[in-house]
Amino acid sequence: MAESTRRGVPVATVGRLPGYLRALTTLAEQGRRSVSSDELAALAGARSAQVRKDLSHLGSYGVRGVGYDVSRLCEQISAELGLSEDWPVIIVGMGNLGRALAAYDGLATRGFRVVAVADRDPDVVGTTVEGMPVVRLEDLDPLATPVSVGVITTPGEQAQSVCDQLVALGVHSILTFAPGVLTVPEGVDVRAVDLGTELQILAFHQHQRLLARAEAETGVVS
Amino acid sequence: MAESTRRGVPVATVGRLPGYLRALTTLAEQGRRSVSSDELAALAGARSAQVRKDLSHLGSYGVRGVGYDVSRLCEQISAELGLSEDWPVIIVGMGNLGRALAAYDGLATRGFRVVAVADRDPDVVGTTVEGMPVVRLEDLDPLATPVSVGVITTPGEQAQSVCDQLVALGVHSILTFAPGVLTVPEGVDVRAVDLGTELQILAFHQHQRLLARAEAETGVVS
DNA sequence: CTCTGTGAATGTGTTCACAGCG
DNA sequence: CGCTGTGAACACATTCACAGAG
Repeated sequence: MAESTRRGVPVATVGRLPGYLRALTTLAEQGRRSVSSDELAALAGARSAQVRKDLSHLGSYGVRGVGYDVSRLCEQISAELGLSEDWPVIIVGMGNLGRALAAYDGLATRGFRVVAVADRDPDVVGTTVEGMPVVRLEDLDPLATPVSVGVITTPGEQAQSVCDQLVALGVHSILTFAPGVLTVPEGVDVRAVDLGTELQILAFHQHQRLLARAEAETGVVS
Repeated sequence: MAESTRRGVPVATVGRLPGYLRALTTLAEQGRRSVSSDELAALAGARSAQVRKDLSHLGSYGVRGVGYDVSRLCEQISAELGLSEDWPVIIVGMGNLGRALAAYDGLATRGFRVVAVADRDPDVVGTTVEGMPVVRLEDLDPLATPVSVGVITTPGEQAQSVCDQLVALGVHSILTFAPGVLTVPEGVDVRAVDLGTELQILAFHQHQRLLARAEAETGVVS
């Protein structure tokens, strides 16, 4: 971790930029011209000081006494996130989760385009999902269909081998929904989303609340 | 943020405990008795010093010169995460994503049980998913079917109203896959997983790599 | 007088490096 | 010896508070 991110945008800030961008897009659709850090903070679930500091990292110009120009800021953030080019995405694993993601319109509207879907089940290969033919990953021609982002929605056991194949295809960004750690060469970026992990974190907090309440009732705490 | 977590377990540590637990479960299945911080770190994608510090927060006893007792540590972590009790989960939104989660066996094996599935589409209500009847959220009787964790897989526009209904049902932990910020009363915990956000973060890093390479080639950097 | 931009202060998380137990 | 547990050092992130632009 602790990547330098070239022109010094902190990773924590990067993690919030998509949220700001979403809020700004909504505002733009409503025809709003400018927005204050306070308002943007409320929309994105952050504090105003944080918004200002985050935006200051991209050297963005707000106007003192007024706020930020909505469309200008949209462009700034999009540029910073690299959303001007649009990224070809492949989804591997055509179970319910893979199909859900293939159909998700939040992708197209945010600079991503699903260009291929793959599975290894012979009964599924050859059918179409969202108008795209399901192929075997082995059969994909990286020259005919270049991909730069891979999404893995297969069961956990297959994840590492799928990952290796994606890397061989030239994918440098991988999003996996399979539990477990993926090993990748230098220069390949992996993000993992795991339902189990998320729920366990929620369970922890709820568990703590229950313990705290029990303690309060038995009068253990001051 | 910056919750105190009662007996001082840092939030960052909590976020890694599920990963350790998964690794330990695998080890236990392989019949392994003990494990070193180095090995556990490798399996969970962390550094050994981090593992040791994290585990020290739960006051766990390792054995110097040997390592940690696998089954003992599993219990410690499970207890800390509150996985001894098992949490009743409701999934709202029976699209592909909701169905995928309802079918996901990673839940049952980790202390969660899906006790109800809901949707608002009259064509879907009354059908069964994974052996459970799909109900309307309004029709759910919280006394007959208590739920403590809610998972929202509806489109974004419905997310806030679903969220409000879940809170009214007594749910204190919510996991949402809808983009956007959910407003909840004090004491309710929300975690959001958004595909778009994750992909945008990946795009940022890949974009940076490309910029860095371009810079290197034009010889701008020292 | 409002709202940005930012140094300075504070808080949190990670890594180092080593004392000390088995 | 090997490996844990942990203070101390460092790195990173958030929040405060205010100077200064419009």
